[in-house]
Amino acid sequence: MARSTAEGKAPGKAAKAPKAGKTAPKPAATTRQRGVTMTDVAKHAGVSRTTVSFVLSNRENAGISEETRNRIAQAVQELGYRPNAGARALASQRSDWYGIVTEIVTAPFAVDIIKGAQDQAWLDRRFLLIAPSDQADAHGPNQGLEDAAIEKLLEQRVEGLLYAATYHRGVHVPESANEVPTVLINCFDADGKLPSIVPDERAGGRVAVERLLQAGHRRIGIINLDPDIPAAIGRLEGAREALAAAGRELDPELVVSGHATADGGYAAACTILDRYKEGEGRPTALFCLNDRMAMGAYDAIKERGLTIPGDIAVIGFDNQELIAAYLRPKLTTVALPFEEMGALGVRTLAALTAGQPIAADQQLVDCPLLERSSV
Amino acid sequence: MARSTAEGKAPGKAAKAPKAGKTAPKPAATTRQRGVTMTDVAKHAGVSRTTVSFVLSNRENAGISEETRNRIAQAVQELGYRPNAGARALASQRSDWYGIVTEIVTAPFAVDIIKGAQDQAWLDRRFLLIAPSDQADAHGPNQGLEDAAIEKLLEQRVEGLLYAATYHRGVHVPESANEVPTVLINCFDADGKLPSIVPDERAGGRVAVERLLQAGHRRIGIINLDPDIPAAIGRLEGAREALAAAGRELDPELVVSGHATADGGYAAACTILDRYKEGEGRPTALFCLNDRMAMGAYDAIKERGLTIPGDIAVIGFDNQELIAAYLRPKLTTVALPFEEMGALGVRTLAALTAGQPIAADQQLVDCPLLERSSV
DNA sequence: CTTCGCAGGTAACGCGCGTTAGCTACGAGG
DNA sequence: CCTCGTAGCTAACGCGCGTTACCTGCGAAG
Repeated sequence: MARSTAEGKAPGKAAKAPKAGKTAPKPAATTRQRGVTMTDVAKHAGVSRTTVSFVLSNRENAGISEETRNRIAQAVQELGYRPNAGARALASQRSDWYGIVTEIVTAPFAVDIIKGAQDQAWLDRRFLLIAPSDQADAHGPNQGLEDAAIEKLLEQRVEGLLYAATYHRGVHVPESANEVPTVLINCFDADGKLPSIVPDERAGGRVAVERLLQAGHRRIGIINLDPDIPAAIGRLEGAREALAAAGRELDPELVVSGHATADGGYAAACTILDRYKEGEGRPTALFCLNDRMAMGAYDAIKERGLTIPGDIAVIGFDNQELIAAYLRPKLTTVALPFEEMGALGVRTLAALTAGQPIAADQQLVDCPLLERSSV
Repeated sequence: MARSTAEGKAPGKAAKAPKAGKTAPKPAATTRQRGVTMTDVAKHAGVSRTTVSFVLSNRENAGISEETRNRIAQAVQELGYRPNAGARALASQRSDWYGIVTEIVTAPFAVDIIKGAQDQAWLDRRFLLIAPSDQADAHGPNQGLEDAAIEKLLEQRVEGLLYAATYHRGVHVPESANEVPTVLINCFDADGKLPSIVPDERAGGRVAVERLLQAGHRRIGIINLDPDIPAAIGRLEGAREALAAAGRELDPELVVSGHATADGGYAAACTILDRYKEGEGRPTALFCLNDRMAMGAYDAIKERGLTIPGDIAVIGFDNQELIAAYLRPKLTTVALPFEEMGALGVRTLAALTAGQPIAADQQLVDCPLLERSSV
């Protein structure tokens, strides 16, 4: 290194002419000006920038006269000042931003999670940055998308991370998510200790079957999903509980698994309906573990000249509005509480970032029964 | 509040001894350290911060030796350095962020617009900030939400704004949107000159009816939406054109408007089907102007013991996957190009912010026919 | 020998803001 | 007289980074 320190130039603080008179009116105030800074506001109001900062951030302890506050407010108005979120974040070392990384952007099934989170964040005066992840198993063309998404969010210095899945399952969250508080929504940490928020499938299954029992049905067919996924396990267990509470058992013969589609539901319903004759063991109600399968079941029932709910009652799960509310008759179903989970996710994150304890490592959210016309 | 969150430990800058020699291996490099700055990287690599900046932003003209580049890359790696997006935006006066304000968050019908925009933004290495707006006519409880949303986005210093609607219509965009380039998606500016991107409803209607004609149908019933909305006007006009091209006219008797729901479609289909006897003027095909109505029409047709497409062919519009792909038989329909519109919106915005001219003030996006099994 | 160009850097300023020391009256207490 | 608040401000630093001006060899041209 040559030359002992710079020293040479550095006229330094020279600039910034003293600007004594606060009376200078500076009439050149064009409205709706871009790049209006806090300093402009200060000048316009005839105070220092610090004072403006104090007023804008509602600092209570350091008293500013009411009159000064008003002058500043007016200057803000007249100049159309708008704070620079980036600069604020930089200076204050906090961002008021959360990030949510989710495959829901690419597979918009559980889109209400985003809505719920978004709304809650908005209420908390925080901003939700949404980053897309790739589909489920991450072997698609967008291999690294998920890591990149998290990376991007961290570059924005989000204070917390939400990770949401389209359907209830175990997931592996990339390591980098550990750098900030992270909450899982509609999924759970397959190998770690991240707090998660999932639907209470079991209670949902219970309430569905209870409803059917209450309507007088004694033989209840169950159209099951892939038996290994959390949704199927929980819902079936709930069904079993409801039956047990009524002193009955779940008849394995009445449980048919199928592909989680309308076609799968159609096939499964056909199987069950054709296995018995009316009155001779044929179920009078069908609990379909998701609405798409219920949609198929509708067809199978109608095809056989049976009516809903007259001959066969049907109850679904998921409350996919587009299906449940438009099927004829409208489908009674158990709702997946997407919005509520999203909102709770944000609230949990808020607690975490504030260093407060959270209720539990895994929070269950209730799945309410939505009565329509199929029972 | 104390900051003792999960990662509460975070020994912070503690380490980071001056480290003059570039040979120092610095074994204390804890991975996953927060608050690593560019200066840290520079020290670690034994260069100045400026050099690091040059390397990281790929400055070509100012030559940095390959070896230096590598040392820096390695330092970045070892320290887990992550640029601070906010600081970068502040210094460079550009943000690489777009904002999208949309009611889609609250009414997720056209959610693919977001997906398309998100994907395109990602490709362009830009970040899409999503802000919720209130429902359509803005007389809900969230009155000021929309303005607040735009305000928030501008505080983030987004370089451009996207404004997306759930269904094709005219909208009034708040004034503040004029401060940055703005593009409308799936809607158009009712009173101004903002560029917009909308589906080509007319071509969509044309292709649907052409398909039916090509399949040999001569009497085509049309189940119309509210006749005053852009979608209805365009699609109907397209149908008329297709008929005209085949030397036919649109028979007003065969056009029935109804509520845009499954029930509405059911009622309208009943009206049409019951008005004529088979072979005596009863249409052999139904063009439903949206998929929900097609869903209802299916019921009406099946109820009458008719088959699809054997007795009556059905074609829908919108391609609501949840309906179209799960109806039995699967519904042939015209797709609303949501993703494509979202992507084009981002591309248009990129052009605008770059000062380039855009193709046209109103860009039409094609609505492709999706062949399934109902024709 | 001086001069110039060029490769390979570095010091320092400022982006807009939060925040911490002050600094100036001005009145009360000793 | 001096000290000590307290109300009501202001100067100045630094957040992490992009960027401009400048500096230092060093070999080639003049």
